[in-house]
Amino acid sequence: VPELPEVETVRRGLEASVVGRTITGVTVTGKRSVRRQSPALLRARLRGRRVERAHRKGKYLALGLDDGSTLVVHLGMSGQLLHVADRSVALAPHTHVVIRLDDGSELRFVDPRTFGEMFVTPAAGDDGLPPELGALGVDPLADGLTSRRLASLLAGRRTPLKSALMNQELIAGIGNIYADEILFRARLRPDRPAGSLDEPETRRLASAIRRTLAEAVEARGSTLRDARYRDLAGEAGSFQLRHAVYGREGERCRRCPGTVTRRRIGGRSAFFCEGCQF
DNA sequence: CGCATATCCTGACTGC
DNA sequence: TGCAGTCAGGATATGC
Repeated sequence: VPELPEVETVRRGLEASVVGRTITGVTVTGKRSVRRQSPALLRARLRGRRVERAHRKGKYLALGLDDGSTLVVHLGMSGQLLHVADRSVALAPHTHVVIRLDDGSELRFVDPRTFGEMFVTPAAGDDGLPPELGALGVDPLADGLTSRRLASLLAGRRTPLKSALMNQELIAGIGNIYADEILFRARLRPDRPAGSLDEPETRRLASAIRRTLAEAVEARGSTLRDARYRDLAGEAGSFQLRHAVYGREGERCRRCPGTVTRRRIGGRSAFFCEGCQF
């Protein structure tokens, strides 16, 4: 479940070990990971290109290449991007794309559930982001998110607050886990109508979004028991140790005498405390 | 248009 | 123990 903190951790890894390298070859196996364009076109656009920049917007990675084109990667539900220094190391199961680099290392895309994807697009804007990512909303870390901006994004919406937080066209990067953790820290119920927050509540929410995501980036993301999230080097994150509500149904609230409950909101399970979230 | 729901997929878990 | 069935969720397509 890679969300903004996990993707940002991978981005930093790419900046450290892939930026500056030239792609010498690409192997695509499996049909789903490269689906917007033919694998042949992806290979042709990548071969010989030098990786110059590693950008991120929301949950998307955008690698700027030396001809102005961009390799876009989305990890979906279960995607991993692994940088392997020694290409004799065996491929993990569900490795769908292998990108060989000029120092003998490999960038490997592993994705059991195949919700992730990658594609190369010829253009990119001044911010390094291609038009395909133009519909994404504000990135709370890269762009900043003021409470005024947040108020205008939520105004008039009757959808559950949690659904609005997860709407990538409003705010880019928040998924199920961080939505619950943010709402707990803001002391707001996930089923509040998004447009119903008053000014202090909106300020609390904006601050909780920025704080929670920044802390999670610092902890290098969340690696759940069953989850497959690993950073570029294959290391787990540690923010799961600080989860206050996600996955804690029936356990004691960490802030009040209440118990964490679970309910379906917007088709997704939501964890929150009825004792201290209003 | 805004919002809800079904769909894709595999591994982990549940219950008999 | 084993096996069938359920659940999980990000983005997108479709329905109301």
